[in-house]
Parts: sequence; C-alpha cells; structure tokens
Amino acid sequence: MERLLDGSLSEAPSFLLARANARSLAQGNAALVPLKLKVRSYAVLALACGPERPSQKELAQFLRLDPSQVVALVDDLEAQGLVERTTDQADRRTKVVVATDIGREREREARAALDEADTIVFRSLTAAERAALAALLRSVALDD
Amino acid sequence: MERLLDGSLSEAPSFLLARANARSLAQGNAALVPLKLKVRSYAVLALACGPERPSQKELAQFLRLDPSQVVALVDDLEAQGLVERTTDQADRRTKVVVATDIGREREREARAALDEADTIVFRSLTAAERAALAALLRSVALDD
DNA sequence: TATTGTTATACTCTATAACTATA
DNA sequence: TATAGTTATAGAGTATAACAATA
Repeated sequence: MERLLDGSLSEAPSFLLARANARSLAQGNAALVPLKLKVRSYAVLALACGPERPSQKELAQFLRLDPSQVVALVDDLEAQGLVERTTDQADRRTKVVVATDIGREREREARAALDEADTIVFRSLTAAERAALAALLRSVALDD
Repeated sequence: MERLLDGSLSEAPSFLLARANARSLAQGNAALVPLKLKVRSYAVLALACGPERPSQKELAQFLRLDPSQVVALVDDLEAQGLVERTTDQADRRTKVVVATDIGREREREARAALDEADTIVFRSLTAAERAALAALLRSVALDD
C-alpha cells in the first residue's frame, strides 16, 4: 500500500510536521484519558501550576487560543477542582488561574503520562536526535 | 507577556510540535486560499497527480483520514474539475482518483504557494537545519 | 471609550454507524 | 461474508460577534 510514500508529498516539511503532530496528539490524548485531561487542558493546568499566576488573557495569547476557548478549558478544570479563578485585585476585570493542591498532583501524574507517550512517539530517535528536534522545533514554534 | 515562556511546557517536544504545526497549517491554508484549496485537499490533489493512481482507500490510509472524509475531499476537487474518479476495471468497487490537466496545473501553482509559505514558517532555520528537521520529522512521522 | 471575561452561534473537522454495490 | 465507497449524523475544535463588569 505504501507505494504512495515515494511521492513528493513525503518530502514537504509541512506535511511531515502535520503527520508527526497528529501522532503526538493522538498518543498524548490517549495517555491523558485516565486523568480526565486532554493535551489542551493539560497545557492550561501546567501553566496554572507555575509561579507566573497567568490570567486568562495571558493563557489565550501564549496558547494561541481564543479567550472564549480558554473559558471552556478553565471551566472544565475548575469543575474538577484542579484550578481556581481568583480576581486580580489590581485590575478586577482580570482573573488569575492558579492550580489547587489536587491540580498540582494531577499535573505531575499527567506529565509522567505524557513523558511516557513521548517515548513512544519519538522512539525512532536517539536522545541526541530528540534534543536536536526539540531545538529546531523551538526555533520554528516560538519565532514571532 | 511572554513570561510564560520559561515554564516547562516550552520544553515539551509535543507542545513545540503542536505549535510549529499550527503555524505551518495556518500559513499553508492562507497561501492556498486564492487557489481554492486547503492543505488537506492539496494533499489529495498532489497524490492524484502522481503516477501511482491511488484509490480512495489508499488515500485514506496514507493520509490517515476516514474514508468518508476522502469522499468529501474528492467531491470538492471533482466539482472544481481538478480530479476525476474512474472505476478500477479489475475491481469495480474501487475508484481511482486521477488529476485532470487543469488539476495538474493547479497543483503546480499550489506547490509554489506552499513553498513560499514554508520559507516564512521556517525562516529562522538555515537550509541545513531545515533539511535536518525534515529528516527527523520523517523518522517520527513515518514510523509505524 | 477600551479591555477582560463570558455567552451564543456557526462553521469546520473528525469519528461512527448504516447503507450500496461489488467481490 | 467481506470490502470500497457513500451518506447521515453527532461530537470536537475553532472563529466571530455581542454582552457585562471594570478600567
């Protein structure tokens, strides 16, 4: 079947990027099912666990999501008791999203699950190649 | 705002992959708007231009799409006169998708547009780095 | 008047199952 | 009975506009 592999499509970086990402996303979401998270909601939870105390606005900008999507993600995490919304006293329009203790514990479990998923997705690469890939991707991903 | 960049999320390969892909997909689709194509439909068109004469089943497997999605993509391309469905005489259940002359011309234009989009997406990389990225991604993307 | 978060809506994408015609 | 393609449908994901509270 894979005679189509010879085509020029298989050389287009954007095609390879899309396919690698599809694998990574599928593995990641599958690994997070038992933790009632998805890759999207994990990203919000992970940021809420950091010391930066991000607002929803900042989450939307950093994750390149529409603010209305962040609402839905935070709603879900809050309903699970993993994060809390606290209104910033300096500007009472903005709501800061912080993880609860349960949220921090869940985040650790999720990170471990995602690490395991990554070992599957990137199993064909050596550790050095994996680091090189991360560096190249960082350059592409964070280039504004 | 980008103080969130310090977080551990920014080091997760799957996060970087997702973000790089989002950029690539957005740029690619934007570049294809004038040609009435999307990255998805371009992939089908490109394969229909090759000498392999793929069936819809093969397209679905190679592109990791559900057969019903391939139907919709081929419908769109066919409505534009870019591809034709011909029933395989050896097995009259299977339909082979081949590009028309107009389709081949459109594919060339689309490839040029996507190449240009890629120069933007991957502008932070040297040619050698770009090749290295493609090789690493190929390993990840095509590893079954 | 502008901004943060929210709600509502619609549009695309994706996944599933049932149907047809062929084998 | 099984397979290729098709149709229908529902669920995610995504984008947009309008609204409330605050600045």
